[in-house]
Amino acid sequence: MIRVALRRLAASVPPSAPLPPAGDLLAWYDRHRRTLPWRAGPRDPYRIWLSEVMLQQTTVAAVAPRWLRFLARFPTVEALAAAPWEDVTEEWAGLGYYARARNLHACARAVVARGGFPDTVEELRALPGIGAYTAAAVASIAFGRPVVPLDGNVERVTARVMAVEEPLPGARPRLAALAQGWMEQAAARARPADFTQALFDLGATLCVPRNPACAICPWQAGCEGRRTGLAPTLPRKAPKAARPLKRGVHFLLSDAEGRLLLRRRPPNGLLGGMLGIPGTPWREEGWSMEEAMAHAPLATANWRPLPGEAKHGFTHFELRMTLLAATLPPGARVEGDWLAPAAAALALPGAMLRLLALAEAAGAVASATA
DNA sequence: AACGCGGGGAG
DNA sequence: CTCCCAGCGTT
Repeated sequence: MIRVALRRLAASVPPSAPLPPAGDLLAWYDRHRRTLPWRAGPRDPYRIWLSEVMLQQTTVAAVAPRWLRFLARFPTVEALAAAPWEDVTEEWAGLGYYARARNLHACARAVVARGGFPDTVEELRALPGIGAYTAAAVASIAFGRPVVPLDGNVERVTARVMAVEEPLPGARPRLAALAQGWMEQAAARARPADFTQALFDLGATLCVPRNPACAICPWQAGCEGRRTGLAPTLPRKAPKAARPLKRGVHFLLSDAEGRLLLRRRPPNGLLGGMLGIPGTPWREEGWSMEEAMAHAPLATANWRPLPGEAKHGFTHFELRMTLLAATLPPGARVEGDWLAPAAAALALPGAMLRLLALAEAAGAVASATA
């Protein structure tokens, strides 16, 4: 019990440098705040919530026109809840992260069912598509609750102002606690919605990721990052794990008309459901020829290795593939889709196109791009 | 704690 | 090219 209390105390120990005054940022905000569509008009939780969901990992420039269009089509949460799912997908198309649209629709229906938006962080957090960030953002901006949402902007501003050198994502709880400290100041408590948006605007216009405009920042005097010269290098991020190198062997089978054998990949996982050139699985250990041949679409054919390797980078590993080519023996039948090289070039994902390019370079297939 | 999930813009 | 964007849900 005491141990837990002490740990809590340690976590809330004030930083060595004091937080700069929230009032200074608010004064700057009053002069320099961005004019954004969702800041005009009534402070309607529906409009705020919609903007926050659209803005998840999406830039203001991309969201603004889409927010206006969405609102024109679904003016209220009731209208959105009553709309068929097809209409929502149509309106969301092109915005990316389509799970957001699904959760948006479900959330609208939940909100209507309960008779309106809840006004506390905890209840907002329980709704579909609303996480810690969005719950705090809606609570503060739409309902004036004194809570600071921790987004990329607030992380960056706080890490710099307080010179937090601990890397993300580990530093997140510390940054959240520090940023919330501003909201405890009287000036911020008097204007929670404005203070939250002031942090966003500072991060988006001056305290930007590269080349921050410290010289004109309202908090420059109290900024530890500026004083120490660390500001432009913060926040730090945990180094990404080195991408392992994986290898695979693929088999390019051509028929008499020069068409290529492709096969549909399993529906889930990497390149799920896409067409592919048959081959071995991709693994870190290399493949012996005998081992690889067990994955050939046809065991008895004039398989010959093509010179060179095809390389492709995925998020989590680097891939190098070698290619064997053969022609379909007369009378043989093989399961799969036969496509002309030009058609294959349009249907294949990038990794497979590298193989196709390798085959073209070796003269093993007709040019697919000519 | 680590991933997958889209698409676009800046440097 | 890489990084970043008013992150969330799943494993």
